[in-house]
Amino acid sequence: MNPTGISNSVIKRLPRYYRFLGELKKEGMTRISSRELSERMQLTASQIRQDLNCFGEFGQQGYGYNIELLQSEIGRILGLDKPQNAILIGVGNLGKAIAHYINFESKGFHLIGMFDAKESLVGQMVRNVPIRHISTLDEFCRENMPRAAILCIPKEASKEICDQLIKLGVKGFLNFSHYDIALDHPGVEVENIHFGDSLMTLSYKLSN
Amino acid sequence: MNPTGISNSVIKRLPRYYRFLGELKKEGMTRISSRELSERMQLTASQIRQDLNCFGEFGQQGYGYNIELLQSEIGRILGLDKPQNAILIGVGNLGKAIAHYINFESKGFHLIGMFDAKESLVGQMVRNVPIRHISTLDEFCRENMPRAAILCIPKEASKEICDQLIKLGVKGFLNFSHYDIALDHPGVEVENIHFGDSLMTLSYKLSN
DNA sequence: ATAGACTTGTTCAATTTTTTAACAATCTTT
DNA sequence: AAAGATTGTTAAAAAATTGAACAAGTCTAT
Repeated sequence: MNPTGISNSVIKRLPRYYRFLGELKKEGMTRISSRELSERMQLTASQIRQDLNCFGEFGQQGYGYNIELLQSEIGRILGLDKPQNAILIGVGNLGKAIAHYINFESKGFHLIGMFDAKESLVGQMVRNVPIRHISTLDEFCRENMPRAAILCIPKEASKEICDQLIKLGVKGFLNFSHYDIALDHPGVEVENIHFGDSLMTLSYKLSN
Repeated sequence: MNPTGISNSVIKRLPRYYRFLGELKKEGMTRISSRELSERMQLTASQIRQDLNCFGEFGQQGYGYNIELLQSEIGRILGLDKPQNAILIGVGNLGKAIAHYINFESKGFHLIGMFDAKESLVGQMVRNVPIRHISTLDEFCRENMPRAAILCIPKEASKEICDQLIKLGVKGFLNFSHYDIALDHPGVEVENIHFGDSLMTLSYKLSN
């Protein structure tokens, strides 16, 4: 259980619901029952109803759920309707790919800046967002108050940048670096994406 | 609990132990107690001892653990000592970055091929691995029998490729696509990395 | 060689989390 | 108005996780 009183497993399922509902909408469907959704998602209908019940009542007896309505409600719960400013630190191979590949807007964020220590990158644009020098980070943050940061930098640089950003008011991190962001900063949220860990886990599963 | 009888949460912690031990080794330390390790990793000493106990006895009373030994044991448990052949599908922005960025060798895999549908990419090398045309996938797999595949392709293409690869004997997927690989193939393991889901989860946490 | 300090492996109990089943209430459809 | 469908909700069951405890063994220092 986390601060909001909703268990983490429920929260982690929300994006998946959101995705599936989006697909159903694309298929032209307008309504769905928890039973049918459960079959498509490989869950139990009970779990779906209980998950949704954490946030309110979105369905109707005898009818099921209106797909469009339910999706937009989940989007609202996830905060997608109120995009938050985010910056990306480290525009190497990975950072650049992330910036190109991810549609931040549809996931609750608005990318307003990118930073790197490499002079040669400064000034380049990725998706209409300019790359700035890392030395201008402080100033930029004080002016623009980004709420989240995507960290695509090596472990060695992470601790310092991280502390700096927290001091500047950043409240959320999408962390691709292998640095374990200390969790002892109250109110700071972290989502880790560790490719290496995932690969090793896969290696384990394939070896046993 | 999964097939091996070890809970998934234990397994997911193993890579992190492995990483921390690597760092301690770098720092020149040779031994550590569960208590000290627990402080560094923000866990309880009890949990560490219990986690390790799933796999054997690696420490000594009154002494603690030999760092180098423990790390190599965990590496062995993860299967890192027996690298498995892997291929990467989809060499766009993301796929290329992954190929550049990740050191597969140190994570239990050996990247032996990359595939894309775009003719203009074919023949290019990334880290000494050539990009091949997707039409040659069947032949290549029958000859080289890759055990794992890294999927960096759009959702639309995923289902077909995925089915094809499973038929060709691929047993593990590192899935970056938004397609939910059906879990009804016995013996096939999947690690999902969904940037979008992580971002939405972060959005939720920042909004509540 | 011995005592005291330390630390593991292991067990057990407690807690928390997750999942499943069930059903009254209520809506839809005909 | 009746039959069928499906939700929201509760309660119970199952599973996973955590933490405390301690005997047994090892180390260190004298």
